[in-house]
Amino acid sequence: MWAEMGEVSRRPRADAERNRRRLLDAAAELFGERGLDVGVAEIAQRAGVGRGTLFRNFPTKEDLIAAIVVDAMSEASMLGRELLAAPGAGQALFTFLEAAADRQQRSRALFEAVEETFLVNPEIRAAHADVIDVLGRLLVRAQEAGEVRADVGAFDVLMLLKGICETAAAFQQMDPQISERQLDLIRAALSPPATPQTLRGRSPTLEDLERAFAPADQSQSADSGRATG
Amino acid sequence: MWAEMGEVSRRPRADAERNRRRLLDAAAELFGERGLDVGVAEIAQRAGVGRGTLFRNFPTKEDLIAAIVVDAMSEASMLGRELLAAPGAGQALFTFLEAAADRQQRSRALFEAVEETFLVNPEIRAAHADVIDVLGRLLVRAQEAGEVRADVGAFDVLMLLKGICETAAAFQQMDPQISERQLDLIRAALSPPATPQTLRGRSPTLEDLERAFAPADQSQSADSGRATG
DNA sequence: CACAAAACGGACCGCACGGTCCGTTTAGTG
DNA sequence: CACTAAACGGACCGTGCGGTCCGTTTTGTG
Repeated sequence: MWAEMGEVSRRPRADAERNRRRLLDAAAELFGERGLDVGVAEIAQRAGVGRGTLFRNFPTKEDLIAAIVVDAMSEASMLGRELLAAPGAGQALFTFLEAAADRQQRSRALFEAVEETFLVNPEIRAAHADVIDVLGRLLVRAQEAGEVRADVGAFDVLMLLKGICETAAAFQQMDPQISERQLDLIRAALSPPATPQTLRGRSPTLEDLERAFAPADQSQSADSGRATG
Repeated sequence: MWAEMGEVSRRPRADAERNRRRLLDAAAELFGERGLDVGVAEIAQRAGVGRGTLFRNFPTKEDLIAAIVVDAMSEASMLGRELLAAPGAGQALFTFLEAAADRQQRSRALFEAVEETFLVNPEIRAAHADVIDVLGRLLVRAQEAGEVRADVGAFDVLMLLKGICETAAAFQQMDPQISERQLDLIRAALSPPATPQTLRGRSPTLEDLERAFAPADQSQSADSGRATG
């Protein structure tokens, strides 16, 4: 795996690999605890390395963020795909959401990162689109089973979830049940309404998001047709 | 009103008053658009004054924030109190929430401010407690009318609302209906459940919040007994 | 064991931001 | 209209952050 074509890039030294791991762990921890604007100094310190080492592994703070965020999002996508095969369409969806809320410290950082670097970083964009895609499938499946109201989209769910992740972060330390409670509220919101009742407007799509974040032009989008339910 | 005891503090000059207004307006606008970390330079520029003028009116950036936040919160409390007298307990509650969501640009800044300066600034704390109080009353009234499920508290609602305000901010520019849609979802979440169904845990109270934000000690709390319904 | 390549880490740089200071302008009064 | 107290605003300062550089230490190989 270390063989690039032409030049041979040797396997990194043992200490290098170890330090890289430590940095990723420390950063994930701190970003989860206090958001994306913890300083690189503190990250390096918690990892037990110097600042220089941090910047050799990740040329930019944003690169470090991206590494963590993409990793966490991939994890989420994989869990989602597993749940797609599990029985109980509605339960699968809520298990997915519960997992996200559990990792709420991490999740908050994800939301932050998406907001800040979404358009800039193609890796994050792709990973994000993947999560949306899987969430959309889980949602559709639950809707077809009649366990979730038919008029919500993936972004609706994501927004509710974001509310949990951001708010619960402040309370989590004192009441670990808080996100479960909020999750129950989401469940209630998504349940098919007893009395007919509709939502105004429509659920945003990935394209909507890109358009909203685009400053002026930005005609081509790498992967089109990945809309939300 | 300009007469302080002892020394006579004269009414401020006309231009001073005008500039103060302009600063407040500009800051409210910018904080709403891009959050609390817009620079003072930009605020002064949009207000059409120099940075020095800003700092004479508000010795600290936090003072400026507090002035805006307290103002907006008082407005909300007043609206809430009016609605408490209006017919239609459930509708009154949702009208209140809709108003908050409408001012979503402003509201987002409020949530941010509470998170950052809650413990530090007594004025913000008081105004915040007032909002919680009014929201709690609106909620109880709606619950007694059977229009809202009995097991939610003011903070539950606030958290859902926060989700709207923060997320919608990104989309608002492209789809102004987005917060209405989310509001409908909140409505669904708060509706009395068709099939019996309970929420895990309990709704946090103001005291919980203070405890959560307190670093270590912090025994006395200025106004006790202002719990949430 | 020796030695070169690679990784280490802290000193250093530039920038941006909150906050201060003071020479200049302006509002208001007799 | 003159004169003073107040308000004005931009030049200036200190701090903290992301990012760079380079002398020192470590790894692992012949």
